[in-house]
Amino acid sequence: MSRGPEKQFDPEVALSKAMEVFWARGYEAASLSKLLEHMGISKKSLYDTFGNKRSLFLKALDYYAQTEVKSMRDQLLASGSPLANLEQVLQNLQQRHSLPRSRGCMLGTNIADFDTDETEIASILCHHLQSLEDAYCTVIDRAQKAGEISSAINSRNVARMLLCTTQGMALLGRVVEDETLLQNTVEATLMLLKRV
Amino acid sequence: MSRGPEKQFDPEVALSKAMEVFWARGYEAASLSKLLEHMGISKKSLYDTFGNKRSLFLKALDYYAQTEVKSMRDQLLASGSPLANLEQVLQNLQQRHSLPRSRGCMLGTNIADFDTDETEIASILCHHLQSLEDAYCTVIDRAQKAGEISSAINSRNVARMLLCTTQGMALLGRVVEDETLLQNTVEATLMLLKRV
DNA sequence: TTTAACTTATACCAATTGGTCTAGGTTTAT
DNA sequence: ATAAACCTAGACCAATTGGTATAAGTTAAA
Repeated sequence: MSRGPEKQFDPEVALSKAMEVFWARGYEAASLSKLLEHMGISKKSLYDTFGNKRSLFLKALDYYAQTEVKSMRDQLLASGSPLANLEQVLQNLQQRHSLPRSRGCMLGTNIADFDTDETEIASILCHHLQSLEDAYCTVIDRAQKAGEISSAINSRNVARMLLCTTQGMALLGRVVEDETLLQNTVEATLMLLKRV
Repeated sequence: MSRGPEKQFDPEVALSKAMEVFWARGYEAASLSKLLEHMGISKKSLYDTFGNKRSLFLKALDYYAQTEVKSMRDQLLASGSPLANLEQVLQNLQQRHSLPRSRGCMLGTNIADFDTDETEIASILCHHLQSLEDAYCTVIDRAQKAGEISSAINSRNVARMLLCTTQGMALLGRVVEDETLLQNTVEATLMLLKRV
């Protein structure tokens, strides 16, 4: 029942801009001035719309989960060959994190940024990581049922390994210039999964 | 040819204390006040002895490489069974990073903390990562020559995968409470390496 | 004992941090 | 036209940042 005009900026666009800043450098280094500059709104609008910096971060993290993380899950769980889906996701990750100014993964970057006793943040980050792990586990289960991967391996264990490996890839992609590092990592992972 | 007394604090001890602070939270979050408190020296002594914050960080990073990274390399390249050495290192990593307030790896934490255009820092971090990668590669080569690991796998590729996986383990250990995550990751890695 | 190098403690600096508030302008439904 | 809701711009706040400087005390060799 609003009598005044609609918001003159799109909150979702502003949130996605905020996400990019938090994504690139983590919570602490994302200063208000950098956030405001990149979001293109005034300080008053930011506080009126998103509360304070922390709640803006939590909303941005949720937005990341609903877009980037969801996209990965969807690719993994798409119809078609499970192994092909996994391969595509890993190749995709490798390409993105090899780009010149790759930001890595917003989850991983902020795991490093927050103090280890920030339990509220930690549990949210873990929740999103868990959903990724589950997707990896499902795709491996499916690949095993489809006969694409040996049933001798433990799907949950490998899913957890994939979670660690991909987080490491995202992290190292931030500094490594030689793109063969991530390429070879994906080669080794797929080779080990596929043989015999 | 000093005429006055020796330094009244041990610079190496102070440096190791500084390393711990940078290790735990990364460069930016390691404020001067936290550094001073933990190092137990005065601000004047810090600037006289170590220059500014950045050069203190570089010295602390070097100290980390000469102690922690070197220790890992030594374990990997020790005499005896190469595969057993690799297993020991991975188990060791898993245990340390599963501890309640695990700080992760100082290299990884600061990869996330610095801006991606900090090329000087990036090249130093990459150099240390490279030395780890080389150690992994050597131990796998040796394991293959000893018949402990199939010669069908590409040692350089697997070394790079191990680098990513272990960095991911160190990172996730900061937030994950369930220690089976890292345990299972090591299980999966060793299982994939050893079979056939 | 003198002296030089060390030490801590403290005051100080400009700049930046996250956050609040006010003033004034714009938009749009009533 | 009024009024309500929105907007930007900017002043303002206390606290903290990295960094410098000064004063006074300590240590130990000359």
